[in-house]
Amino acid sequence: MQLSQSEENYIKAIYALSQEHGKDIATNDLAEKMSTKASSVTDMLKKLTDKELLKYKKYQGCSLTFLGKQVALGIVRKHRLWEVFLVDKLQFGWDEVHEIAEQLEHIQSVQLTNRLEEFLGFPKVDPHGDPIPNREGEFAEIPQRTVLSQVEIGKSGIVMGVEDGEVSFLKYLNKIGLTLGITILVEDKLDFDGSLLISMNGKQIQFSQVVASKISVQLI
Amino acid sequence: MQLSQSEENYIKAIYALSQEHGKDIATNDLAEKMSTKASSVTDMLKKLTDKELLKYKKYQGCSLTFLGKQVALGIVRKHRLWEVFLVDKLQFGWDEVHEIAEQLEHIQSVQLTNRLEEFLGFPKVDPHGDPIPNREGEFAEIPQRTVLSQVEIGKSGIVMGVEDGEVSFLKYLNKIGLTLGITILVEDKLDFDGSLLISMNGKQIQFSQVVASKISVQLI
DNA sequence: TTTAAAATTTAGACTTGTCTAAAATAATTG
DNA sequence: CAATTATTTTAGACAAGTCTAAATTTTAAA
Repeated sequence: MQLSQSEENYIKAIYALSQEHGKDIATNDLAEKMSTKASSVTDMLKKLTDKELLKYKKYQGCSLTFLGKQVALGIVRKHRLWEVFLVDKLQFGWDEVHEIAEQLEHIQSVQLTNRLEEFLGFPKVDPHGDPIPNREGEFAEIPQRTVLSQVEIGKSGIVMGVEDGEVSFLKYLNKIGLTLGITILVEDKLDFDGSLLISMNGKQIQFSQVVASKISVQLI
Repeated sequence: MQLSQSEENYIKAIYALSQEHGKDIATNDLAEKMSTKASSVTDMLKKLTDKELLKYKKYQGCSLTFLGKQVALGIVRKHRLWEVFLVDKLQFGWDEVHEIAEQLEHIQSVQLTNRLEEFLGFPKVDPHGDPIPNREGEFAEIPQRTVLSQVEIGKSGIVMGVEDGEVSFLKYLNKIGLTLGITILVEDKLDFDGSLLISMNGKQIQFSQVVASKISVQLI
């Protein structure tokens, strides 16, 4: 099925929101995610419903069909493979690749995607630690992860993922030297604002609730 | 300047036609190249004129401005670099890359293009022998080439380029074993249909005028 | 449970890029 | 050089994707 870039972006956004919220996605939430107006979303939902990519009941929100999910996974797959290419082969920083990958994810050629995957050595995660679906849209088994903000005081974890998409956040992580694979110890939590006192690489740093919720670790 | 893919394709087509015909490009010629109607072309010419990418006088055809030429060279540069990537790194055949490169050439990121060029080792020509403009839009000095159909009987040449874009033609070249770099001897020409009797790799082959005009060689 | 507020959809309009049909201009030919 | 033909442009329409403003439906509150 031939989809426009706009249609693909809607599918991707619905997929992303489904991962977060589960259940049906509200028109307004989608409008915000897409930086557009609710009325535009409604129009597009009708079109994608006609193409059997999603289920949609007036006023009730929408959710992807199996087909829609496969399409979404195909786009996510391309996005993440290109990010690996940009970082591993072209020496981009992880804070620089999201925008370029947003364009590359719309290139249409299954063969290209598969050969790229092979060229990159079948990576399992992208530079932010997000898993890469295989050709069938399946994710590899990945060890259990915990959001840093949920880690108990006194426990440690290895950083396995950080949220992609916001350049300023990733630049901040660069600045403080946080990379995938380093170990973080949660020394203290401040209940009233949810911020964390952590130590990593020997230094102590304070993370706000917002930052701590964008980092995921594997407990050790 | 932010251009749509459609606008970029027009610029590229005008550039290509200018290389062939020189002088002003006729609306109809452009329409044929773009597989569209003359009226659509007229509309677009007005828009691109407003953007100062081309000069256009009603009924007189159009030609690129300096700015338009720079834009065209930027697109050509990306197209050819991606073709090199696909062939050298992802093992595609030269007959398979044109269509994919048509998509990749619209990816917008100067940094990406420049890093790709570096990753590929600053190639001077694409897999079909077409020269790749540098960051400033300049072509490297390239030895004089002759179209095979113009080579005199008894003379030989090294294949330096073949026309890109038609899959069936490139597949044919694959089949007969013609690659860049091989030597061709023109043994005879048939005046009445312009076809050539040549020998390469020890075998004799007959080339029609059409084929012979799509292969360029460096005389030896 | 009736009403007010919030969310969503519809209606109509605009932009981009395209089309067809008709009008205007240029080129060719007798 | 006048008439026919070919080329090009204009006028009006359409599809995709978006918008604003108005209408509708749902949700929350009194």
